Amino acid sequence: MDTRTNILRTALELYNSQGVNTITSRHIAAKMGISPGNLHYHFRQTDEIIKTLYEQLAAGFDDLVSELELINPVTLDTLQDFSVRSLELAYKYRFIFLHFVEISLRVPAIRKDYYALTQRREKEFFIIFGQLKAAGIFRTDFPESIWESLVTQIFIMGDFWLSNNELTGKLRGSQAIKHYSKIFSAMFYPYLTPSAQARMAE
Amino acid sequence: MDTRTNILRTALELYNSQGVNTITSRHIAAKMGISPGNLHYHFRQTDEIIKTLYEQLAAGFDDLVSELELINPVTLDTLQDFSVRSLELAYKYRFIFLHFVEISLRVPAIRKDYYALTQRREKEFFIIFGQLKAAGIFRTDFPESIWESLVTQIFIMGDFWLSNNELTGKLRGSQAIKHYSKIFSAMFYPYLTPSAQARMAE
DNA sequence: CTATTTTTAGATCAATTGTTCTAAATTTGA
DNA sequence: TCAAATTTAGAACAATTGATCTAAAAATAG
Repeated sequence: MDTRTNILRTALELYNSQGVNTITSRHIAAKMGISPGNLHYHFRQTDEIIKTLYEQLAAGFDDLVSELELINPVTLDTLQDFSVRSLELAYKYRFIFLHFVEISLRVPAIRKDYYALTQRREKEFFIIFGQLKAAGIFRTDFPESIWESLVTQIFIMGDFWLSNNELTGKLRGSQAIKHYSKIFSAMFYPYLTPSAQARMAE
Repeated sequence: MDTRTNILRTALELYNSQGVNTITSRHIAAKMGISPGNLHYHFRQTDEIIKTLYEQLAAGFDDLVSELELINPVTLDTLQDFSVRSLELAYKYRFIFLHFVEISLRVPAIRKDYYALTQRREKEFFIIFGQLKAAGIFRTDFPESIWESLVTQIFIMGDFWLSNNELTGKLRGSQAIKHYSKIFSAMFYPYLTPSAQARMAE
């Protein structure tokens, strides 16, 4: 009965299935069976809907990272689990990733927020890399620059696996998550020590 | 003096700098100082402009790949060279990559064409991987599934490094190409044999 | 030179957009 | 209960869009 929540739910559904540029506030209102005037009573500007959905996504990620930071020591299994949860969350809000550049142009607040977030995440990744090296899971014989590049790779892969899926396979739901979580695992494989590689092959 | 060519040139410039959704046929005509009617005489539908620019990009890539296939044997240097040329070409037509999902929704012909292209490229990559393994440059002790995942990684990185740059660094021109070609090199580093790694470190 | 074709400018059209406005309906709270 | 606040519907507005149409101008060809 909460109209505001309903607007967000319906908008998410429509944006995910039809894209952020083809869906207007009138479409959302029509799908809900409410008037455009009513929708704009709750969200003066349509972009506020997008911004709110982005904030939900960002909050979800923060929760995942907080959880991860509580676990000590980090193992390959916890990393794998974190990976799958991240993919699931991203899939739920997939329209944001499918139209990331568009949205960041349209809602500058999102661009700013995302930039700050990547800065934070970068540091967190290096801490985790350090833990995994100390645990004998990650190799210690690669130059530092290789690990720096890996962080960028992780960001690009994390932000755009959904776009790749949209352009090629178009796998849905759990199928997509399964497929791309394998690719994420494979991505780390060459960085593992031989013993960790052997354990992963089981 | 060739109006058609001029439209394509101006459209590319505007799409690259302002995005594909904010620029309309009227903007392009205004920037050129011609009438909207004239523009639509040359391109009945605005999407034909986008499609033509995509075809120019695809043709450019085909040329690069053809060149690469003539070189035998493939070394790390030729691969590095191919990588830089690919990045340069992508940068020239960057609006396509920055709005890839949008465009593929808007111009279905592009989606189809891209899908066929990835299928072809996938095979070509496996051939090159084989050559590099035979030459003692790539490792031969990784499971086959790791190489399959690497191909997907290459596609995602190749298609979306520009989006990552847009969202974070916003490096321009040769600076962006330099930065991301390093990341591409680093991406292959863990897949190299120790001797190839040593040679690369120089 | 002149007739024909190509190119161009500019008006125009119908559709859609985000947003605002007004007034009615509904809910809330004392 | 009943006044005030909240929520809603639906009309309305100005701006913009892709595309079409008409007629003039320019280029081309015989």
